[in-house]
Amino acid sequence: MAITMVDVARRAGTSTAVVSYVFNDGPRPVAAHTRQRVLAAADELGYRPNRMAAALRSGSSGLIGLVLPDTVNPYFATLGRHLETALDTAGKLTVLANAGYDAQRQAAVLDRLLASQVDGLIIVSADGAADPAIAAEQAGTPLVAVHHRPEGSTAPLVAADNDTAVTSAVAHLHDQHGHERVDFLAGLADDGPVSARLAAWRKSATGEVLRCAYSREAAAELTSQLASESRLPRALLAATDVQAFGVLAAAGGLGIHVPDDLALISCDGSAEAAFTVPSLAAAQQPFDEIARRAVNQLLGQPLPDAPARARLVPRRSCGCPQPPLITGTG
Amino acid sequence: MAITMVDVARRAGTSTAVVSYVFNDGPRPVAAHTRQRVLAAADELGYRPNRMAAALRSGSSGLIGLVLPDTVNPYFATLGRHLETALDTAGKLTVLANAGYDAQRQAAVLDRLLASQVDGLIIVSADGAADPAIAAEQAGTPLVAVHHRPEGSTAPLVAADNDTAVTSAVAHLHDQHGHERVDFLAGLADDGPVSARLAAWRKSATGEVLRCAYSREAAAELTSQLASESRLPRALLAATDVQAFGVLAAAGGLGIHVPDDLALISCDGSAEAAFTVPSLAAAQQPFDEIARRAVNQLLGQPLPDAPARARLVPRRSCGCPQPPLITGTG
DNA sequence: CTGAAAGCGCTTACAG
DNA sequence: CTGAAAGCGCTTACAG
Repeated sequence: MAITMVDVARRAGTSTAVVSYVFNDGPRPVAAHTRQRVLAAADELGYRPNRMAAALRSGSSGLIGLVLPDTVNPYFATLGRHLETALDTAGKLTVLANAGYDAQRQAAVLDRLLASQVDGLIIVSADGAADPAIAAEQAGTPLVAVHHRPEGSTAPLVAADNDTAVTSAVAHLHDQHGHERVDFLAGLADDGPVSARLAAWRKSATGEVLRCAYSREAAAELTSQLASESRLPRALLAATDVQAFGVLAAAGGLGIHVPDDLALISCDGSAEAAFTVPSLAAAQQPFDEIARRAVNQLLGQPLPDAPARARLVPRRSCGCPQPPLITGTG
Repeated sequence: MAITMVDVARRAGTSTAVVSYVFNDGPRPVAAHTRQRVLAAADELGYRPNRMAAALRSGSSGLIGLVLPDTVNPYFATLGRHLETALDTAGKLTVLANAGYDAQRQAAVLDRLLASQVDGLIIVSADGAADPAIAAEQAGTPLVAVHHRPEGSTAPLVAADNDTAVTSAVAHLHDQHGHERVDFLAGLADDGPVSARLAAWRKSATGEVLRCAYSREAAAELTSQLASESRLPRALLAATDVQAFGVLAAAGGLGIHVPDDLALISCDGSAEAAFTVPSLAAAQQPFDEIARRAVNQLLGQPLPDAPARARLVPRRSCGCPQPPLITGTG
């Protein structure tokens, strides 16, 4: 029913091979006038090549699977957005699936993605999930892990810059604002990226480890509780933006003054950090570079020499003056 | 190179037709013991059906294209997340593309999606873009617009509940907090959903129309400017969450007290509204229901009787007491 | 520079 | 209940 190559070939008075050569710019040359005829015929007929038929024959679908825990989380949303842009630039379409931090869902989703013949897989893996590299390898599909890979996974990992993020934040709180002690707000368990952040913090700071789930709710609740026990830190490094947002929300509601009572920096740095009240200082991850590296790695293209570094963006929450709001944060 | 049906059929001592019947549960019945043999063979071989080969033959790829302006925007992120979930439930995979509010990009992306044989298209169209329904119809692919369709488009639209959102917010500010006058923060131009919100506001409130782009930056800048001219509204209804976030950020920086100096409600209601400082009252859109309706509409399934309504969630910014932070907002 | 034909991995009438 | 075979729309050796 749809217009196919055969229709175009017939109308152009040529073969389907030539039509293919024209639409793919190769692999054989086509005479200029033949090309014109083909293009004209295709245009008149409203021909649209069927990428999936091509995929069946050529082995490349142009589809990349992107598995994220939850795209509503601003960190993953930002990462996902940059990844999608990088894939688009590479001529790939992004098949997005939310795995919801759930090992089973993640496995199911990987299966469906593989069945759909994706050319590659980019995944921020849930913790405790089966190694996604295994399913991918069995299917012969390249895979790269971003931000996090499960314990023991052999997947190539494009990590966030956890070290610089933590080190620069601790140094800033110490050097600029005189905090001798900087506590660290980690997750309930030590998964990959946060344990890297925690390790970096242990090396560079003195203080206590606080723990709560990676959500605004959990961090708000923890903050309220600490406040009620008068055990609030004077300076706190939050492992993630959502936790920092929760701390700020609770502080705002309780009349805790940030930064005077509690100085705060996050290790993610999504764009929203610039617009909290007070604005949230953050070691901003190089999302753009992470995305580009992941895509290059996946497609077997050369990586830029050195990974980009996280960049500390001081704002009101650490004790610095409020920067102008119109600067944005990309 | 990959394991195919032929391999499975051979090992099970049967035909590829039967293997297909087994994996698709039809359309012909298969004897129980034959099914066992096929399943065993497939398992031993590590067979994974090729969905795209099936698509070529059957005409259904299992892929749905989702075109959004920008998934970093919390409103579209939330919408996208619910849409992806609804599609997943329907057994469809989501091919996500950010069109970046750009007509050209949107057209290009639609083209690539159509070439990839998506079974359907869900789009929050950029304004001023070519009617996406035209390309879709030409390709014989069903399309539904969500939240917004360009002027003159014939695409079926699943809209947000703009009326209730505005009406309930205005009524709340008036009845509960005594505001006779409620200004409205619209976009720079009157596009679909916001013009619907604006129209509802005109019918239910008295006040001034303020305008700025749909971004935190723009709203923060506008707020600063109004403050410097002492022209700040006493009560404001923001068309979108991002604008409301910008207003709150500017107010926080300038020491403008929300809600005492300026009461604020937004018409979107993404989850982050619960965690701003002060928390943002919002007419919360029924994201879940919008997503379900869009997917049902797309797949030709019956729609629930009546669309769900937006629900006003009072919080600190309108003048109500701060609700507990641990309730969440789904 | 161009064409005839095989084949990618499935599904689906059709015949038995 | 099962099998042989055509065909979905492409790409790609191969031959000319």
